[in-house]
Amino acid sequence: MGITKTAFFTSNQNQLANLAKALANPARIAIIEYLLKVDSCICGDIVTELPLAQPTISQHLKELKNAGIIQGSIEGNSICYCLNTDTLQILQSFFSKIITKVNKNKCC
Amino acid sequence: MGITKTAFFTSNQNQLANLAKALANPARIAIIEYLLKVDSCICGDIVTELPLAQPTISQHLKELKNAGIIQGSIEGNSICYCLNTDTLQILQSFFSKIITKVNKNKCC
DNA sequence: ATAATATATCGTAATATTGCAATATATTAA
DNA sequence: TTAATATATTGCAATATTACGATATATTAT
Repeated sequence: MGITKTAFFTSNQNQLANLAKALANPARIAIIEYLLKVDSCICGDIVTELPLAQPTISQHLKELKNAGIIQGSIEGNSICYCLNTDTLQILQSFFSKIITKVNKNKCC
Repeated sequence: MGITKTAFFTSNQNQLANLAKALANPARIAIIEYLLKVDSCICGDIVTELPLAQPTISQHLKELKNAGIIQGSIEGNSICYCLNTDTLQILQSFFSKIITKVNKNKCC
C-alpha cells in the first residue's frame, strides 16, 4: 500500500508515532534546540540561524506546531514561537518509563 | 530537492532525527511496547501480535535494529529481539534535558 | 496610499516510506 | 535428503516528505 495502517493501532501509539515523526528531521531538531537555547521566543531568527530557505523553515515550524511541540503567537509584524512543555512531557514520560521498566537481564 | 540536508547539521542532531525516524510509525511503537511488556526476547510472536504481514514486520524490525533501538540474536531457528537500553537512554536524556532546561516564563 | 518587512501558501521535482506478494535463505525435524 | 518452520530480501504500487521558487497575505513604517 504505502500508507500507515493507523486504524489498527491505539491512539496512544499513533500519538507517539506522530510526535516522533515531527522530530524525525535534523532541521526540526535544530529548531527545538535553538528554541531551548534562546529560552524566550523567536521567529525569523531561525531563518538566519539555519541553512534553509524561508519557506522551508516556515513548513518545518508548521509541522512542529501541528504536532503541538511548539506554540506560535502573533506579535505585531512577526510571529513568536516557543516550546510547548506539555507535549514534550509526553515524550519524556514515554522514554523514562522505558528506561525504568526495561529488564536488561532478561534480554537475549 | 526532496532530500534532507543532513550535511548542514551536527552529528548529534542527525542522530536524534534518525532515532525519531525509527520511532515515527505506530507499528514500531507497538513493537517497542510489546518488547517492553514481554521483557525477555521474542521473534515471530510479533507477527501474530500485530495486524501486519510477516515481511512488513521484518522490515520494521530491521529499521529498529539499524537505528540501534533493538538488538537481535540468532537462537536456533528463530531470532530473538530485545530493547537496546543504551540507545533509548539517548532519547530519554534528550527529553529530560528539554524538560528541565525549558523556561516556561520566558515563553511568548 | 505605498513601500518595506515578516510569514505563509502553492506548486512541483526529487526522494523516502509503507505494506505486501513472491521468493530466497537458513535452520530444525522427519 | 526432504519437508517444515522462521526470517529476510526483492520488487513494486501507493503515498508521504523535503526543499524551494514564486507568490500571497498581513502588519508596520513612511
